[in-house]
Amino acid sequence: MSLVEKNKMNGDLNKRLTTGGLRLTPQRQQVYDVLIQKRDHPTAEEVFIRAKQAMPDISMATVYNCLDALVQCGLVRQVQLERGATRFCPNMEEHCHYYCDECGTVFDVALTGNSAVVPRPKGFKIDHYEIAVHGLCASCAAKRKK
Amino acid sequence: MSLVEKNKMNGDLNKRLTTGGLRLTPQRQQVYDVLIQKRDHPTAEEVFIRAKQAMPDISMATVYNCLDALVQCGLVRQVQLERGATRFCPNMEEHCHYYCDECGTVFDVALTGNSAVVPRPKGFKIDHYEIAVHGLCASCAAKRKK
DNA sequence: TCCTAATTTGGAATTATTCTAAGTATTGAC
DNA sequence: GTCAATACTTAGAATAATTCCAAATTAGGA
Repeated sequence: MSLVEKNKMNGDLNKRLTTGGLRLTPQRQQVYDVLIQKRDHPTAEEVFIRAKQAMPDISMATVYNCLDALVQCGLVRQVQLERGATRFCPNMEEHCHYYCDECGTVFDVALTGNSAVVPRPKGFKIDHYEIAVHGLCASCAAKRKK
Repeated sequence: MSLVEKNKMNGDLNKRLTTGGLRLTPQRQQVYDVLIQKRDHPTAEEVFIRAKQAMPDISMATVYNCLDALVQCGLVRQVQLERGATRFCPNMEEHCHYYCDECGTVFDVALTGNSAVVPRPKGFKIDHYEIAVHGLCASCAAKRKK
């Protein structure tokens, strides 16, 4: 990412956070950077490990706090694909998650115009929705056939 | 449920399980009954508590084993809506889950013909998908307005 | 009936997440 | 810039959810 882009991103980050009474701290920036740099839907644990490389004193509690803050202000989404650890995804476009039940890989697929319209039950105020598609990724499906 | 229906259900249960080398045991039947009797998307813990009423000696490990067996043979689906406990749902029709972020209520809405078509990325072999809609239920949304 | 494999059990172990209390940093008012 | 108020970070303890384990039991097929 260019410096210009990065500065713009930080401005956005700051604006988003402060609107909700939250603050932009070096740790939150770092956690967000980690998510942006490698969009492989890491768990909190993985974010922690990656963030420590640049910021060795960051703690697990802070990673959770940062992730929660980012989720709260709409910069990151929380993704629950299996029993166990929650994953985090900085892609805020409408998309669904494809999860390989064999190897655990996750990837995003954008939702285009006519796909995936969820019903709008009366009275329910929709905030957002998550679509998780389970199955076998191309590579694991190929292996199975052998 | 009538006795006839129940017997039919058990036959189905048995067939489904045995096809995958699994067995129909009293515990699995009990766990399945619990799910059918109150379809409020209970957690494993809640299933455990309810199952104990009819079968006091059932253990938590068995509840997990039963739930996993039922999920594996396609009679129950696992639902991940938030951080924390997994929920279980015996409704195998295509539907999505509406989750109230305020009070935690969950309800199903059937997917009708034109709604929710997920993309089919090349090579990925889809097994099933889960749609979780987050927001405020009618009652909580109304309270908020006040 | 006998054998084999699947299942159940209680408890220990592990993993994921939350809580707590004390110190530190940031913000806005003056 | 100083000060008070509030938000944030930290390490570690505590809790919650799930998995693992080894021994005893049960179910299904020959």
